Amino acid sequence: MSVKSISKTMDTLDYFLESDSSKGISLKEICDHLGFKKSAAHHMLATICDKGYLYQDLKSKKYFLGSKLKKFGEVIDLNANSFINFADPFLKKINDATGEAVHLASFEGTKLITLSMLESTHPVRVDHGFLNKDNAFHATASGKAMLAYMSDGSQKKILKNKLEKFTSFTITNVKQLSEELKKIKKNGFSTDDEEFQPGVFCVGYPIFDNENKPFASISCSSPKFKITSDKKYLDKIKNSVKFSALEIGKYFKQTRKKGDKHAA
Amino acid sequence: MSVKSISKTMDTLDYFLESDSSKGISLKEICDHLGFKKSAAHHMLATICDKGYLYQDLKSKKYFLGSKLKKFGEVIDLNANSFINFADPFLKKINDATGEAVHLASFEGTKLITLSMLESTHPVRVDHGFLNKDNAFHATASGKAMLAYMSDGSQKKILKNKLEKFTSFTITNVKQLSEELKKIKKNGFSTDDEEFQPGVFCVGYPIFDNENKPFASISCSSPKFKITSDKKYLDKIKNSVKFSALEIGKYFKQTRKKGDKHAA
DNA sequence: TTTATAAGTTTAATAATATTAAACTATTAT
DNA sequence: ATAATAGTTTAATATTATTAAACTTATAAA
Repeated sequence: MSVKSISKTMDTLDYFLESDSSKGISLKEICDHLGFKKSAAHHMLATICDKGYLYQDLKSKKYFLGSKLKKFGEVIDLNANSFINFADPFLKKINDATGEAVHLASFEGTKLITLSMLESTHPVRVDHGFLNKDNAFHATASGKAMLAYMSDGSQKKILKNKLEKFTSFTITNVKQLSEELKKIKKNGFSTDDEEFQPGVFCVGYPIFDNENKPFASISCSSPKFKITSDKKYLDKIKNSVKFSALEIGKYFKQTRKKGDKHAA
Repeated sequence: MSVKSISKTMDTLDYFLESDSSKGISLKEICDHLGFKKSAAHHMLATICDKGYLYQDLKSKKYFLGSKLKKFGEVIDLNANSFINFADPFLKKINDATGEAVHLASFEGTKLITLSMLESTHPVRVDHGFLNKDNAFHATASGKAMLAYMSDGSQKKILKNKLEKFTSFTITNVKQLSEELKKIKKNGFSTDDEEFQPGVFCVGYPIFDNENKPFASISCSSPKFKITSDKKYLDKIKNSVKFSALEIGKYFKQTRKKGDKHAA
């Protein structure tokens, strides 16, 4: 079950992120974009403002993001940023060696998230920034690399949502996906053979925490034709990604005591 | 009117800021602290997680701040941080000259907010970090400095809330406050003579934007006894704060075109 | 291993709330 | 000065969130 007014509130806040809210957003614009009745939206916005998450300019009546929201970023950085910073040079290494786009992924609950990325330096690019991969655990190299090593319980929770078909190659069958995950555990790495975006081939390696649970993963994305036309290119990518994944895994041995719980 | 489920949602998110949420917070803890029924709280949390503002660890079931919240900080910094950075050295100047706590304040709607602050370097400190001044427009030097120069409409909106009595010196009468605000406009600066915290005397100067509206203010807080025992000390503070306020005001002439709307 | 305890999840009935339209106010444009 | 547009408030009611209870899962104790 889901609480509608909360859902609408967060859609509203999301809209402040998506659009340029630096000059404020009017009630009307919010209603038009999100399909709200102005009266209900007004009640909602009054409550949000009361809590300081938004505020309304006294003169223009437009709504702005409240500075309170800044604090969340500060707290999250405090909790999780050190991992991203640690990983950064190792991602750069892959990017330097291959010139291809590199992604550092993790998960929050059942959601696949991108922690950081480096864009391809090649003229033929295959990636378009931070794609929303909320439901793409089954269709990405990053997602499958983590999924393969998770407990059955966690796997089940993630896979109980419909497996969306992104391309004609996306695996949408749970049985078939289980076979794929077994193969990944055997090989130690995952691939995404045009399963998320047409023409894009990715290689993924898991990163394990101090309890040997998959905590994150790295993937390297390349145009498919490069992989097929040059047999050695795939090996080059695999070696580079594997090296960095192992190095980043050492982060947990350095900073975390066994048994510590960690935020993604 | 106010939407209860939204209100509860934001109280919950606030709780993640106030407490150490780095190791997650359980449903029970949330219910205990905020007085929620576990069933209702569970529905609420499921919705919040669905939207990515929180997430629930698959194994421990504990809740964590979702990385999506980081984006708000990034967007807000983009919109407003340049002003704070510009002001910073001028606040430092006051802090160096007086050794007292210095606050840069602004407002969001009818809420007084602290943009940044420097702590006293003296052994006798008068300030305790970022106090919540939501309803303290009438009781602080920062608040009154801005209030005095606002339009009647804006003043009225801010003063329609009950004027909370923080100390025996707090002005809680609107008529009396109007007189005080007139005096401030005459003098060019505001004071807070133990009106917010006992024993604390503050001096405030407004900062005007490119439309000559009060956009922010600086205040310098000193122990009251220093002001009474040394007549020249107040002048020293006033001169220092005034100088910086005028300098910071130049920010708008440098960066904003006339008519531009700005976020606080 | 079994039992007990505690925490989390789901359900479905109902009590409570958010929603709605309409009236109203304020602001902006003509 | 008038019209039009946007924002706000209200109060009735239809919808929704809440509740308690049943259920599940996980953890601790016996």
